[in-house]
Amino acid sequence: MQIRQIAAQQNIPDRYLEQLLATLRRGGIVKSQRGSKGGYLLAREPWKITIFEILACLEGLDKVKKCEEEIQPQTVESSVIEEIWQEACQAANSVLETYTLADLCEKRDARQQLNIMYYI
Amino acid sequence: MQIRQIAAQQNIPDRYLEQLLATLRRGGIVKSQRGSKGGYLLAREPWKITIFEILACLEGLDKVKKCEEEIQPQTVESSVIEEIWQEACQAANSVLETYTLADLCEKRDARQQLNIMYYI
DNA sequence: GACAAACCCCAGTGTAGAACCGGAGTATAC
DNA sequence: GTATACTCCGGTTCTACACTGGGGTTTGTC
Repeated sequence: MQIRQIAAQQNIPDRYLEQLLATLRRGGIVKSQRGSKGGYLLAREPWKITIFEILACLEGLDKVKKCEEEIQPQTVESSVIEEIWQEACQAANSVLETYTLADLCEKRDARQQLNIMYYI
Repeated sequence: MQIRQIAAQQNIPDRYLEQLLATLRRGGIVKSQRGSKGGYLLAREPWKITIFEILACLEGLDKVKKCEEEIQPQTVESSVIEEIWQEACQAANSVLETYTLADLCEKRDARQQLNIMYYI
């Protein structure tokens, strides 16, 4: 797929999409083919890429690490809250880890079928 | 408790804490006593206030609703992602709903005991 | 009643991150 | 060799959050 196609289909400015895809490429999620007739393709099979992985790649991944490396000038209270917060994040991430790109496509197709049904 | 005491103990600017507490008051989580010798107190027993409730109050609560009331000019793909995102949020919120203020105090006391142990 | 100590309301400032251009360069198919 | 893609880098909004400031109102105490 080429940036322009994706941008047009998803209503995303192509210059912006370009940056996102560059990040995903550096994160080893997609591969790129330069030159004419170039474009992007997944670096792995769609059922081996989780949503969590994509999100972690795009948002930096330091979300989790940053909290731990603090020299804790914090109060006892805030560290307790931090702990629970981490637990909540972990719960959300677990959900995102259970879904792969293949799952997303499956859901999308099912929904599109449904939309067609309504038109009949 | 008075704003100044809390602000001093938790290293939060008191003018800012004031706003947060005002929000919590409007959300029915704390009550306030005006005038000299006034201050804030919990509106309910600490074991009846969940962390989720506090967070929902402070961050507007529309986090969840806003997504649903969109007239969906969105693509099919984004609605699928939205669904999974909601599921992840729900998982995190479930965790936050299991903890009450009383639980937090308990954890804090346990941790403080531990810190004292280290000093000996 | 005067005063101080607290809460109350509202309007601004600063900053960090996300979203979003723009231009110059590089690789590749034809 | 040229057109068409990706690549790198810098700058520009825009928004939410954290924070500051200047007024007010309520209440206890003298």
